Amino acid sequence: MPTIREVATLAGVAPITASRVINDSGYASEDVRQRVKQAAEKLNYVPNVLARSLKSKRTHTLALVITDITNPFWTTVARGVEDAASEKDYNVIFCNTDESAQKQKAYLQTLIQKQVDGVLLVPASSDENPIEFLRQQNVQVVLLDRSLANTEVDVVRCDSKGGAYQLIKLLMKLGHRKIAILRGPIGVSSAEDRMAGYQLALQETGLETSDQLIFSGEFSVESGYQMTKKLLLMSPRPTAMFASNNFIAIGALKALRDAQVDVPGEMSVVGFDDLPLALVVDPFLTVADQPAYDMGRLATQRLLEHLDGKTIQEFQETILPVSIIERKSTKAII
Amino acid sequence: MPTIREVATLAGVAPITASRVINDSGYASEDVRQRVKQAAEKLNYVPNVLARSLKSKRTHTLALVITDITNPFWTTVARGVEDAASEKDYNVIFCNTDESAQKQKAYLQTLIQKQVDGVLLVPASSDENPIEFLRQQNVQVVLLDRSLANTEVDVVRCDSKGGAYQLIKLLMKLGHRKIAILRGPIGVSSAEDRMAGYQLALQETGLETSDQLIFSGEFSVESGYQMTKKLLLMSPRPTAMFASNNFIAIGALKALRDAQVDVPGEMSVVGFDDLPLALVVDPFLTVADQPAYDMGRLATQRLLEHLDGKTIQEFQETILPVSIIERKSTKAII
DNA sequence: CTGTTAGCGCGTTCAT
DNA sequence: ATGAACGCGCTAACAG
Repeated sequence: MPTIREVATLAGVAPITASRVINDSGYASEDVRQRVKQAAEKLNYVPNVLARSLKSKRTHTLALVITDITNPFWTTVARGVEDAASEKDYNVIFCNTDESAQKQKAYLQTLIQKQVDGVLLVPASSDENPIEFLRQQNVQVVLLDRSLANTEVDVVRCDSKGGAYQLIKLLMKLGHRKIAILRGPIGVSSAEDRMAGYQLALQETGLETSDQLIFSGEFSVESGYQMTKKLLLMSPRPTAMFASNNFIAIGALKALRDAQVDVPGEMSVVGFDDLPLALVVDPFLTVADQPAYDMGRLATQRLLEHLDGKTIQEFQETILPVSIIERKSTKAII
Repeated sequence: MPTIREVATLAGVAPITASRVINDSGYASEDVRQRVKQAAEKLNYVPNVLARSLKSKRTHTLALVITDITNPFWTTVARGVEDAASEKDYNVIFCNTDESAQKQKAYLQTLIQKQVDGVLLVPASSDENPIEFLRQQNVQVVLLDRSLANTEVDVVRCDSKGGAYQLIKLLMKLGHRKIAILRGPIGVSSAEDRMAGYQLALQETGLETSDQLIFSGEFSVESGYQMTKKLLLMSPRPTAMFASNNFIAIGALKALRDAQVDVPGEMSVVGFDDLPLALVVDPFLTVADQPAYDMGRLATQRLLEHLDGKTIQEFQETILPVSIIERKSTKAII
């Protein structure tokens, strides 16, 4: 791997001159320009940006710290992030925390050491505050999907409360009165917001929000399955249920199928997060669909603005609207 | 962001001594050890690995260059890669080429500049040879999923030919004789291999392999949809079809549903690549399932072996077996 | 227009 | 057991 010094020697100039030609900075005679370019070509010269970064303090690398790339929601977000980053010549390191605060801490530590310019973070549920940690090291952060209590920081997320509210309203309009919720982890803002939307809709109608109708679990298929099994033991059963993320919804539908409960005949089901159309032959579930791709893009653009010092407002919470898509998993009560 | 020099000053020692304590290399008295550690703690010192990399020529960063993270097959591969990398304290930059040779070239260029230690590459269909380009710059490569003609390089891929062969054999055992293939892009080895498996199975049975039964397209939902629409114009129609990747299969099933062709009643369908169980409530399609996660893991481990100089054999092609999962999209001919 | 000097932060080499 | 000097590859700042 040749260095700029070797290129310079071959071209018969000083290293800095070669640098100027290669980076198109500063003056250089046409003659020198040609010689340097030829030398670089001949040696297959590739600049070592590490050395440059050491001076410039910029690596043009971002990090995306999510819970699990395997969830199509995050996959889509990731694609939005990578596209937006790549347009501005940034690369993205991706990390899966699996909701573990320890993993998150370890990743952030490494990322700081690697001098990433900024981090897009889906904070793992925990009491620790990762923001201060990053700020101390001058690493910019934008939160994705979830906000963090008592923390001033940019957030790009969707309207979880509003989405949940609308879904429950829709169920009520269909005549449902006994509506269960399969909620996500305690302490995760998106899960809390969906819960709040659920409660608001019920309260507005003067319905009691029984604790029996609230099931707590993880954002996972297995958890959705287990919660639904418990729910099905109730008597009388709820006539409708709200799965507060895509994996929970899939677990729920599996449990319902296994128990031979007809959807929507015996149970109406609504979910949060749509599955990408590319993955489903015949979309069935009524959902609140989040603009995952745009979320990734916007958050990245916001982060890059910070890096360019273009930010006008210090901290900003961007809340993206959610679309209710009514399909075949909901039915009016007779 | 404090440097090691500041830590040293605060501890009242020379930078190199602080370095020794922090990296646990070389001697240091217990007294000095304590003082340095306290100073580092107090200043929230985080080593700048860029500077270290500049000397060591190792960044502990890999790159994953795939076509599209949005395809659950690649998502799963990516997760395998990240897990394996993370275990050995490597980070992963991910890149989407969308099968574009240009994007691929641009990414590789940047990755080389960033001095990544190695690249996991799904070569975009093209005549260019990216391997030599990387080798010139001393960047290790392992190919994923696809091999490259006339190129000596490590490859970790699945048994596409064998999988296709088995799927077609299965269809023939069910009595099908007129079997169409929706093949992937020309020049992509996995697509070619599946095509070869298809042809082998037909030839073995002495069936003619009519060109009319071969449809060429991209690995996309839209392409699968279009090919199927064409296929359905045939008269008499094939009784079975083979979709050579997951997206093509989904497009095909959508087209069949839109044309109200019952599967498997009027058409048996087999596909390559399963959808993760977490994404499907009621698995329906008969497929050849590739161990995507393991593929990612293995390829990464192989790459890391190269980096550690532990590699015994120079070049190695690892071919992972595929599992045929028979479900409800296939039916015997009466 | 071109070159010299110096330093980014760290760790290897050699000395003390 | 500790430190000084030097260089990794590149590019500002300052000559000339």
